[in-house]
Formats: sequence, C-alpha cells, structure tokens
Amino acid sequence: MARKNAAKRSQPFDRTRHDHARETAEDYVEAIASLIEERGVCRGADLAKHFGVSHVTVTKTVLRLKREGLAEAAPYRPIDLTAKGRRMARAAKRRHEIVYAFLQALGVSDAVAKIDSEGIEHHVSEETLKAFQRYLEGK
Amino acid sequence: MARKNAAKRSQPFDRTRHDHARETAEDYVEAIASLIEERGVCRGADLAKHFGVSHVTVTKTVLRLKREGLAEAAPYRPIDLTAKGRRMARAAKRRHEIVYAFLQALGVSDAVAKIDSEGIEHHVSEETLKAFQRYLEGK
DNA sequence: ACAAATCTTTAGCCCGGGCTAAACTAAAGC
DNA sequence: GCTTTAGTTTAGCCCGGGCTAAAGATTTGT
Ligand SMILES: [Mn+2]
Ligand SMILES: [Mn+2]
Ligand SMILES: [Mn+2]
Ligand SMILES: [Mn+2]
Repeated sequence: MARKNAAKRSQPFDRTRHDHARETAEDYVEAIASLIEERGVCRGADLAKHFGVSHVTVTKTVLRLKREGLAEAAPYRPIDLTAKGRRMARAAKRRHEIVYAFLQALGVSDAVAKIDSEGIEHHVSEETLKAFQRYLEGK
Repeated sequence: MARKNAAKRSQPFDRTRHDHARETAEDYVEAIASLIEERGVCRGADLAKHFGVSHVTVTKTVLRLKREGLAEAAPYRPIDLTAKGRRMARAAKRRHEIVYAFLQALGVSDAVAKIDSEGIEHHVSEETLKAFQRYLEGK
C-alpha cells in the first residue's frame, strides 16, 4: 500500500521534478538522522551549515518534510523524524554507504568517491545495489 | 576561461538547483543531437514525446538552452545545437554510454541499467569514469 | 484554394529550492 | 534583571521545471 503509481515511476525519464524533490528529502532525512545520532538533537542551523544553504531554505524544506509526514518540527524546537522519516533515512544511508564503498573498491579516491556517491546514491535501484554488493564481496 | 567558480563547485552539496538545471540541459542536448542524427531534424514535439512532458515544457526549456548558448531555435523552425551544445552533447553521450555499459558488465539487466544510467550519468566525475573503463577493459 | 489536422507559441498558473532583509524568541553573560 | 548574542521565523522575491487552455502558424489533402 501507499506508493501510488509504483509501476509508472522509474521509467528512464520519470523524474519530473518530483524526483529532485525526493532526492532532497532523502538527503535531509539522512542528515537529520545523522545529526541526531552525533549530537543528540538536530537544529535548523546545523542543517544549514551541513548543506551550505541559508537557514531560511532549511526552514522551508523542513516544513515540506513535515507536510509529507517525514519530520516533526515545532517552532523553536529541534527537528525530529517520524517513523516514516527514519525508515527513509535508514534506506538512504544504506544505499549511500554501499555506493561509497563500491566506488572506493573500484579505485576511486576517497574525496571523489564521497562527492560522486552523494549524487549517485539517489539513482541506484535495488538490483544495481545488489550488483555493487556482489562486487564488494567477491573483490 | 568561462566556468566561473570551478573550485567551489563539485563539493558534495553544491547542487543548489543549478545542478538540476544542468542535468536537464545535459539530457536535452543529448536528446537533440540523437534526434538530429536519427531523423535529420529535431522538433519540439519529438522532445516532448521523448521526455514524456508537454510540448509547452519543452518550448520553455529550449528557450533556456538558447539563452545559455547551447541551442538555436527560431519560431516554427526545427531545433539545432550550437557548437557549445554539440560539445556538451558529445560529453554527455560518452558518459552515458560508459555508465550503461559498465552496469551491464556488472550483471545488471538491460532494462534496469538503462534506467539507472539515465540518472547516474550526471553524477560521475572523470575519475570515476576512468575507473568504470578500467573495469570494462580488464573484465 | 480551403478546410482540417498538426505543430507551436503565449498566457497564466503551481510547486520546490534558492535568496535577503527584518522581526522575533531564547539563551547567555553580566 | 537586563542586554547581548545566537537561533528562528516571516515576508517577499527569483528561477526552473511542470501543467492546461487558448490562440496562432504550417502542412496536408482534396
Ligand atoms: Mn546521502
Ligand atoms: Mn545525496
Ligand atoms: Mn540526480
Ligand atoms: Mn540523464
């Protein structure tokens, strides 16, 4: 359930701007989860610094996440994730880590692997992830 | 020359919406070049069909490409690329092909490799491409 | 030559991710 | 307790990628 048009999505060019919004959401929930883990709470200013955008941009994006049931945020309170947000964060982190390790295993430098995995992570299907993992194990 | 802040860009989170605009441009010039090659000319309607968006969206995007010196377009005339647009198309096509072949070589199915490479192509640095090519050769 | 069909543009809207400036709240310092 | 400082929200703007509806141009067919 949920997940309205699972079939129609994932065509090569079904990235109608919603795709980009989803990528942003993935990066945000991942960052929120990581900040909470690292320092107990996540504040808007931390996210602003992390992404290199203004705090205003962060506020607006967090409002969207809240609207979509991914985050919880009350005025002047730290930002938290919902169960749904935590699930998305976990999945995003897993993908990100696999892609990062895979690029390094292929011989890409750490710095570049970090940059490239940050983009690639949003575009790897489960099947491709499996292939990356196979390579990592059998390397 | 050109290329204003080459250093500052390419940080992990320097994808401030301009990145997404660039990705769109890459897909467009690649598609325009391919349509011109396949059938002599490229019309807006072809692009609309190819991307699965409305012809209006295409018009607007092509106007932006023109503004950026990538495409040439006069009212009711077919769309063409500038030298700069052709260069970008060539580079995009190359990256795309390498990523596609690489995923297939890794054992990813054709259909999924096609979908994933469509997104991944925009996020692979030259260094990562080299690594992909090494794998393809030494496979 | 004209009517119909097809293609393209224009107008006007939505949303998401950016921004600056200004107001406001909360936390520290004294 | 009051003031400064740091963090946050609000208001209002820009741009890019979407859309529909309506008008205009071109092509095609008889
Ligand atoms: Mn990530
Ligand atoms: Mn990312
Ligand atoms: Mn992307
Ligand atoms: Mn693409």
